[in-house]
Amino acid sequence: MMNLNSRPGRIGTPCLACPLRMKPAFEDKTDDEIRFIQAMKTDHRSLKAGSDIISPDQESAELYTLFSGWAFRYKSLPDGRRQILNFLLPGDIVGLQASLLAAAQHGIEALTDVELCVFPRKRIWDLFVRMPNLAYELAWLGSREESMIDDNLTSVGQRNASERIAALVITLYRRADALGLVSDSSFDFPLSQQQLADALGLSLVHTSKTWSKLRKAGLFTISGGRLTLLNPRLTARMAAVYEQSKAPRPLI
Amino acid sequence: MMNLNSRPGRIGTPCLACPLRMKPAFEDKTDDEIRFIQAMKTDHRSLKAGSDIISPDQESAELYTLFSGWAFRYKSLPDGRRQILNFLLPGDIVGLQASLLAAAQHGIEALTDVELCVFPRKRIWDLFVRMPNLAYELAWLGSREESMIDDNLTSVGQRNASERIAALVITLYRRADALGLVSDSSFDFPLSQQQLADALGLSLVHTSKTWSKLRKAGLFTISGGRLTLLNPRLTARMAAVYEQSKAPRPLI
DNA sequence: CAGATTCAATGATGAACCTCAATTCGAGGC
DNA sequence: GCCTCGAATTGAGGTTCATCATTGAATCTG
Repeated sequence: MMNLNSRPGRIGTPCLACPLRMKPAFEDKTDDEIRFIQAMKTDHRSLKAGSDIISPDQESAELYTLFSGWAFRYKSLPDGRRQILNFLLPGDIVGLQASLLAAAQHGIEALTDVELCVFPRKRIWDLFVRMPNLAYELAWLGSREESMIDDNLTSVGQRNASERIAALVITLYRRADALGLVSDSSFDFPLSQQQLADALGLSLVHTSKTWSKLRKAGLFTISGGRLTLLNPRLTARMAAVYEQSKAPRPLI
Repeated sequence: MMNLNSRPGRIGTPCLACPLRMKPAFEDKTDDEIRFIQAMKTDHRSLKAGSDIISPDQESAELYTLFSGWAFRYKSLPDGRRQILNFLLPGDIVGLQASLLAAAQHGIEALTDVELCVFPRKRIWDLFVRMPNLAYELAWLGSREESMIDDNLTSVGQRNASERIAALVITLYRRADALGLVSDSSFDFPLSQQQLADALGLSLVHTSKTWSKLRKAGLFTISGGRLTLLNPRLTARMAAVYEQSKAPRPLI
């Protein structure tokens, strides 16, 4: 029997009907802008969890938007130590730094199975010439990412193990919430403890111990890859994390 | 007697004759571009060491280029802990993130006496509309800054105290070198140990002890606020830091 | 030059975190 | 149902780093 599946074609859902775009987390765009984005998008790509989206030192990387799934940026030292720099959720821009600079200074890996909207590097210049508003928003998104890394650096540099975990969990919770991925205070949480450790700058063992300490203290529970945050207020206070802006952001 | 000093007027040296721009660290620009930058610059401001260039939570911050001196970006937790995110040297863009986002998520402080070229926030949009090449370079500079913070996060998350110090010293050395500020392997090094500690995510005491351990080990000497790097190769190896790109970068 | 102030250096002690090692748990595969 | 394999948990012991406290050096002030 022929497989008449509902899977969209080479470039996926038309951008005008993009389900992400409907979410309140994202700004409205003019039809003109969306048509430009649609024309710029050359592919809709699916990757398995664990695959490289951008490999370290890759030259002339392409630009993506994460359509579904989670990913992370990371940086490795020659002896194998690895720091996870930040996590990427649906709607986030992927590879902006790598596509603007001559060569990627980091890797980007799919944390879960992901779908990506592909924008070839060459057309970025076009966007700057023809769509200054989109160019501005691209720069804005870059600054937003920098701001999130600032937070992570502050966390890793200043907070102890418990605070770091609390800060990471509450931040991811809020980001998932903004995307409508939270229900009954719980959301999909696909990180392994090794990945947690690499993001927090802690050893695997110490991460595991602190993680279960916080679970036993009643901060959150986890089962079936889903995390339920039992006391968001407490978690936020423990991490000394401020409310973050809920204003809609650009989606490109 | 009237003070006929040689200090330039309200907007300082004309951008076409900017001494920074002459340095090999920076790309050549067309006269057109430089004239646009000149027109966009509304002030040339001098600040004393220790003053705030952008204060935490400041709204609608202006955009600057650091003309002379050093500065740093930092982020504080409510209880007073502070993380220095990165250092700014002459030619670096100052406040891009703060001027693109609605409110600054960090503070920027003058580490030494500084001079700044002031570009009002309002004209940034103008730049995106009329000068796509400059807009692209602005985004490029933002990505470069992000890349430097990535490095710092990796350092704080993965390296031990000695490695962190080595990485910071070698990185600052190379950046100073690119600006022609190094002679006989030595350069001005205006950081206090408290600032070092805040940048490295270490306590003041441990920073002091590790710092003198590395001096005694013959990595570098310091006197009169000037640091001499005795063994750049060894320092780079200890930090496991790669060569970084020496390609010229945009100056705006 | 005495007094105040800031920054750097260093010893003592304890807590936080790391490494090594062993064990348990859970999800396939057959 | 049993085996395998990766991920998570837990204990023991060691190291790094933080905190507290004191002193010395350098700079400023009146």
